[in-house]
Amino acid sequence: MKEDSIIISKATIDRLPLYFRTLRLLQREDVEIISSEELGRRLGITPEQIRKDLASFGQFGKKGVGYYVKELLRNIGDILGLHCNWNFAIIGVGHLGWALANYRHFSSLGFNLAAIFDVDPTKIGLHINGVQVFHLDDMEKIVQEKNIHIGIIAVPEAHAQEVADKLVVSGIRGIWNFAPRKIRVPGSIYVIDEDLSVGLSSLSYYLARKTPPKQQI
Amino acid sequence: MKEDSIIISKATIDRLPLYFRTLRLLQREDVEIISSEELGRRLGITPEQIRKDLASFGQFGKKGVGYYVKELLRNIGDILGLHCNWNFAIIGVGHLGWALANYRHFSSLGFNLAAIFDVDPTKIGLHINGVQVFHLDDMEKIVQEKNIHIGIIAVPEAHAQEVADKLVVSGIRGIWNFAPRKIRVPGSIYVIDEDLSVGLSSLSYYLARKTPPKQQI
DNA sequence: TAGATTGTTAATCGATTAACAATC
DNA sequence: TAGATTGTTAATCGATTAACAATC
Repeated sequence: MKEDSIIISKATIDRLPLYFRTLRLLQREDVEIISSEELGRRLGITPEQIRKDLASFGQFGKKGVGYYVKELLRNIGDILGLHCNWNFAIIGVGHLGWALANYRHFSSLGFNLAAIFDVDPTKIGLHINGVQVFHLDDMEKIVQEKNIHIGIIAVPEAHAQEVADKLVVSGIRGIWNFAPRKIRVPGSIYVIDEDLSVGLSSLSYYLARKTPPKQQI
Repeated sequence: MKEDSIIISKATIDRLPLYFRTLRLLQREDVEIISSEELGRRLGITPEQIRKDLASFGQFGKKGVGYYVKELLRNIGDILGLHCNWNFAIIGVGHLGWALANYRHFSSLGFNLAAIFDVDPTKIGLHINGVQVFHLDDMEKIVQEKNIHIGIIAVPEAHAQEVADKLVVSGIRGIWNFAPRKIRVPGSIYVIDEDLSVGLSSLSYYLARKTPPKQQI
C-alpha cells in the first residue's frame, strides 16, 4: 500500500467515485473483466489516466488481461473508506436539505443519515425519510449519541458559519458545505464546498462565448 | 480583451463565480475598494492567484490602490455572461428537481427558470415557484417558444441519456447533469456533470485516513 | 508462443507561486 | 515623494500524456 508514502492528487481522488459508480454498473451487467481502454471509453477519461490513478494505490490489474470488476470495486470501495459506514447529519430542512435527505445514492454507497437538524419548531420532531428532525440546540448530544462524523450544511448563507461552529464543537470531522459562503473551521476538519451557482455560472461563461472546452470533467 | 486570443484555464473560470459572490457581499457591506490581498483572505485563495485570474481578462485594478468593487463586479458579471439573462429548464420533478426549482440564488444571478418537465401525469400542469410543469413530449415546442438555452437534468440515471437526447433535439446549448451517469451529446453542446455522491465519497476518503489536504477548494 | 494489457518511467503540458517593474 | 498594490514575466510545481518494458 502506497497511500501513506505518496501524496495522491485531489484530481485522482475525485475520479475514484466515478470509477466506482461505473464498475457497479458493469457488475450489474455481469461484466467480470474490464480493460482501462473500455473503462476509459465509458467515462471519457484516457486509459493511461485510469491506470495511473489506480496504480498509485496498488497493483489491482492483471497484465494482458485487465481488471476484475468485482475485485477492483472492492479495492476502490476500501480506498474511499466506504466500508466505514459513516453516519452523517443534515442541517437545514429547506428545499435543498429535504432533497438531500431523500437522495438515494448516499445510502447505496454506505452512508447513513442519522439525524436532521433545524430551528423551526414546526419541523422539530418530524421524520423525513425515516429520520428524525432535532433542534439545533441538541446537536452536541445527538452527534455524540449517534456517532455522527459528517455534517451537511444546507442552511441559508447567513447561518452557515454559526452551524459550522456548532458542528465543530459537537465533534464532527468533515463538513459538506452547500452554503455559498466560505466557512472557517480548525485545520483538522475537512471541508468540501459545493456552491451550486458555480455550475450554472461556468455554463453561462462557455455559452456566452460559444467555445465549448475540448474536454468535459 | 484577451478572451479570444488566450485560452483561459477551467480552474480560473470556476473561481470567477467565487469572486463574483464575494464582491457582491462586499458591495452590500458598502466596501468600495478591495485589494487582492484582502479578497484572497476572504476566499482562502492567494492574492497572486486572484491577480493572475483577473489579469487574463483585462486590467481591472488600479496599481497602488486595488480594485473598485462595483466596477470589478460588473466586469466579472460580463465575463461570466450573466447579463445574457439565460432561460433554463429543469427536467424531473423529484426531490432534487423540486429543490433546484426553488433555489433562490439562480435568479439572483440573472438565470430565469422558464419551464419544468416531467412525465408524471399528476405533476403536469402544476406550478412550482410560479413555473409550469410540462410533459416531456412537449419539450421541443416549449424550448423554442420560451427561448430556453440551458437544461438541468434531475431525472433518475436510467432516463438521463434519453432526456439529454431530447434536450439536444430541442435546440438546447448547455446541460447541467445531476444524474450520476455520463451522457453523450454532440461536441457543440456544453455539459457540466454534478454528481453529488462524489462530494461525500471524497470526504469519506480523507476521513478514513485522517489526512486533511493542506488546502481547501 | 503471440497478442493483449498492465504498471512505471520519462516527456510534456498546464497551473500556481514567486519576484519585481510599473505606476497610482 | 514614499508606500502600496497591480500586472506580468520567470521559476516552480503538479498533473497528464506518451512510451515501453514486464508479464499474463
